[in-house]
Amino acid sequence: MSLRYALLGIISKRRVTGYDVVHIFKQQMVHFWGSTHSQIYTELHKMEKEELVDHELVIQESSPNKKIYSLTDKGRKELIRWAIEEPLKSAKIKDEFLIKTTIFPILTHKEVLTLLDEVIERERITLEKTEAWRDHFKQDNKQDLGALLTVEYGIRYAKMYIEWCQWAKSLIEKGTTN
Amino acid sequence: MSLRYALLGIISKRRVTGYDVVHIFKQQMVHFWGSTHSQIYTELHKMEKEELVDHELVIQESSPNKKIYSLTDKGRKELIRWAIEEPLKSAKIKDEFLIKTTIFPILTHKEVLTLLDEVIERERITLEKTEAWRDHFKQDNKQDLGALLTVEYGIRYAKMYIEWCQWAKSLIEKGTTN
DNA sequence: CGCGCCATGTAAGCAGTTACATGATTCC
DNA sequence: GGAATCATGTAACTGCTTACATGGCGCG
Repeated sequence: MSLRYALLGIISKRRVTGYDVVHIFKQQMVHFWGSTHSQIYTELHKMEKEELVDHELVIQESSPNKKIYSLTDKGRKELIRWAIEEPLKSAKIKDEFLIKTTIFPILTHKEVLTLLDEVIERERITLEKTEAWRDHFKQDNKQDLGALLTVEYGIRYAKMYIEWCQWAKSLIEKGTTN
Repeated sequence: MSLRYALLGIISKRRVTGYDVVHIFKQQMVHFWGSTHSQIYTELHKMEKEELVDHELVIQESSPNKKIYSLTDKGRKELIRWAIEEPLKSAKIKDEFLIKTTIFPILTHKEVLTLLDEVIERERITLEKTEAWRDHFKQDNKQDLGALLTVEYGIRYAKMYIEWCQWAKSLIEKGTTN
C-alpha cells in the first residue's frame, strides 16, 4: 500500500505524468523505494477510481498523448492522514550481498575479496552519482526539503556501505584462514 | 529466488529445523532480509523436491515432531556457484519513513519533529539490541565470520540512520518555516 | 485458565517483476 | 538503419503477507 503514498507524495509537489513518475523513482527514490512502469500505471488507475487523483489529457502532435495527474482534496487529506496517523513500519531490506556475506567462511580468501571489491566499486559509483545530483540540485536552489533530506540519506548510506566493506576487507586480510 | 540461497546458507552452517530458521531470520538477518514461516516451509519443500536439501525426521514426545534439514552435495555446489558466479544485484529497500520524509514540507514543524523522534527511538532500541547480540556472540567465541560481519553491518546501519535523523532535526530546527 | 513456546503446514490475496504490445520522432 | 526517448497500457507469473488450522506442554 505504500507505493500509493509515494505516488501521492510526488503528485502533491508537481504536475506529472506516469512516465515522469517512473523517472523520479529512478533518479530520486532509488535509495529507499523501487517500482516499475507497469505497477505505477496500474496504481494510478486504481487511485483515480478511488478519487484520490484525477488527470488532464494533453494531446500532442510529435509525441504520444499524455495524462497529467493532480491530487484531489480527498487525495491530499489521505496523504497527510497517512503521514501523521499511520504507525511507522520499519524498512524492509532485501540485500543479496549480505546473504553472500553470511557464507564467506565457505568461500576462498580470493573469492571473498573479489566480491567485496565489486561491491565497493558499485557503491562508489552510486555515491559519485548521488553527490553529483545533490550538488546540481543545490545549485538549482529548488528548496525541496524532502528531496534534500533523502539525497543526503542516499549519500550517507553509500558511504556507510563502503566503509563497512573496507572494514570487512581489513578483517579478512588480517586473518590467515583460506 | 534469493530466499533459497539464504536458506541454503543457514543450513550449510548447522543442522536446523524450519522453526529454527524462522528465528535465525528474526535475530540475525533482520538487517538485510525478511521472511515468514509460511514462506520458509514452502521453500524448504520446493528445495527438497529439487534435491538441494534433505531431512531427517525426529520423533519427540513432549513436543511436536521435527524435521532437521541438511544440504545435499547438489545443494552445496549450487550455493557456491550462486555466490561466485551469479552477478550481484543491488539491495532492494522499501523504507516507508523515507516516503514520509519526502512530504515533510506539507507537514507542520511539530509533526515532522515528532516523526523524527519516533524513528530515532526505534533505531536506538534496534542498535542497543544489536550491540547486545554482538557482545554476547563475541563472548561465545563462535568464530562465525559471516555473522560477525552482518551484525556489524546492522550496527553501522542503525548508527547512520540515527545520525541522519539528528542532522535532519538540526536542519529543520534552524529553518523558520511552519 | 490463559498465554507463550514448540512445530508444522495450507489457502487466499496482494505486491512486485517480466514480458508482450504499439508507434512516432529524434539523434547518430 | 538502428537505438533512444516519449508515452501508455495489459497479461502472466513469481514472491510475499496474512489468515486459517492443529495440539500438547509448561509457567504463573
